[in-house]
Amino acid sequence: MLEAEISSPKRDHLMATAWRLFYRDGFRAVGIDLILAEAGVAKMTLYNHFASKEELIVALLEKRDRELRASIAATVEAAGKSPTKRLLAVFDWLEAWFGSPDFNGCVFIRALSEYPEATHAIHRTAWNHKVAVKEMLAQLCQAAGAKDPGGLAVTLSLLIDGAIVAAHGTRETGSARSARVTAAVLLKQAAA
Amino acid sequence: MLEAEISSPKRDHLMATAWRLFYRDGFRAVGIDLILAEAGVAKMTLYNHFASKEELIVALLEKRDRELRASIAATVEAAGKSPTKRLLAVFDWLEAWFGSPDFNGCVFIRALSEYPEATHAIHRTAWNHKVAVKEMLAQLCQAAGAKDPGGLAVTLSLLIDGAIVAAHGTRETGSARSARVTAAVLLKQAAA
DNA sequence: ACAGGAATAGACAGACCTGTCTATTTTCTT
DNA sequence: AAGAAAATAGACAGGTCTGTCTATTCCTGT
Repeated sequence: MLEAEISSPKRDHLMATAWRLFYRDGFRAVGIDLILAEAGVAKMTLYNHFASKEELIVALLEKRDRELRASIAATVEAAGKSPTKRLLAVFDWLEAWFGSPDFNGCVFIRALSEYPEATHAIHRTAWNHKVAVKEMLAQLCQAAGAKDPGGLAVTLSLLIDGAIVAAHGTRETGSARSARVTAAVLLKQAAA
Repeated sequence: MLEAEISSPKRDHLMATAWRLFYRDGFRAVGIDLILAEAGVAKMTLYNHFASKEELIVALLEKRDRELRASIAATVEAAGKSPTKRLLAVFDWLEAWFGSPDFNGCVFIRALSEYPEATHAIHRTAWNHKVAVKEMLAQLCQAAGAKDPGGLAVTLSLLIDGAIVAAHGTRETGSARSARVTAAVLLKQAAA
């Protein structure tokens, strides 16, 4: 079989269960056996779809990256045509996320934390997501007429990641609003 | 023995070794046995000083909290009398930290990540540090004449934590400078 | 010198970890 | 309906994990 990325019901179910447990408790805290028991799937099924636990984690991060960026993009689209509103919609999206009942921090920041080594595949995959989001922001900044869209996107990324950490620490959504207010100020200034 | 917090050479050495390994590889990734082997200390010595691995980690975080805040405070004092310079000195401190050879992210963010549950002692201890730093910032903001020092301190905290995450992802110091520039802008605006 | 506390080595328990293997059964495709 | 592919249960290897226990030795203060 040449599988690898081919979607299958078992594979999807396994990934959904693994995602839930990893996100709730952490990557190292959750063992393969628990995932298999919760998913009701045999061990060899997992190892036929993924070479290792590490590969499973990388696949989950890549999937989550796609979903998260699609979700942000949809929110931006729903915000209408005003470039300013579109950019600030990202922070509304953030606030809604923080308020969702099973919010438990950012899985990518947590992956960077659990696999702190720069060269580790999981670490690099997690950081790739942050770079991709920053590039989305840069496009929105450019559309909003920022003089230095790349630089502004970096700063907005700092606000966003800081807000995520704060929301994970406090379990409150306030940090998203703080970040939003600051983003609005910076955007106005950057466009002037 | 009523030990608990009493400093002793063995205890200090154990903590230093544990700190180095935990910070390098992560809390769950490093076992007690490795710490003991590297420290050249018997297992019962550890368990005479700490009730559990978890207590050891909490003690390490509390120690690191004290040291880090003292280090920031020293940098602020060395920055002179200008309230603006004192506040911005925090970001210079950040840049120097990111550039140090064994920088490996923020141990508190990493602790929040590895122990994501809100009620966990390690999670709470880690967040306590972030609150304490925010309060330091609030004092500096107040001294700098900010109208809403608490609110500004929250925003600066977001920038700082975002910058730490970015530095961990990139291994570069640029995020500290980005944060510093933004902090200066916000401070000027908040004092007006 | 000697008593008492501190540290030692090392075994031990009991559980958990990832990954492999086999032999069997189920499921899908044609 | 038959052959191929996928999934199954369960054992297995070889580690690792935290924490406990014991019996011995070291060190320090008086």
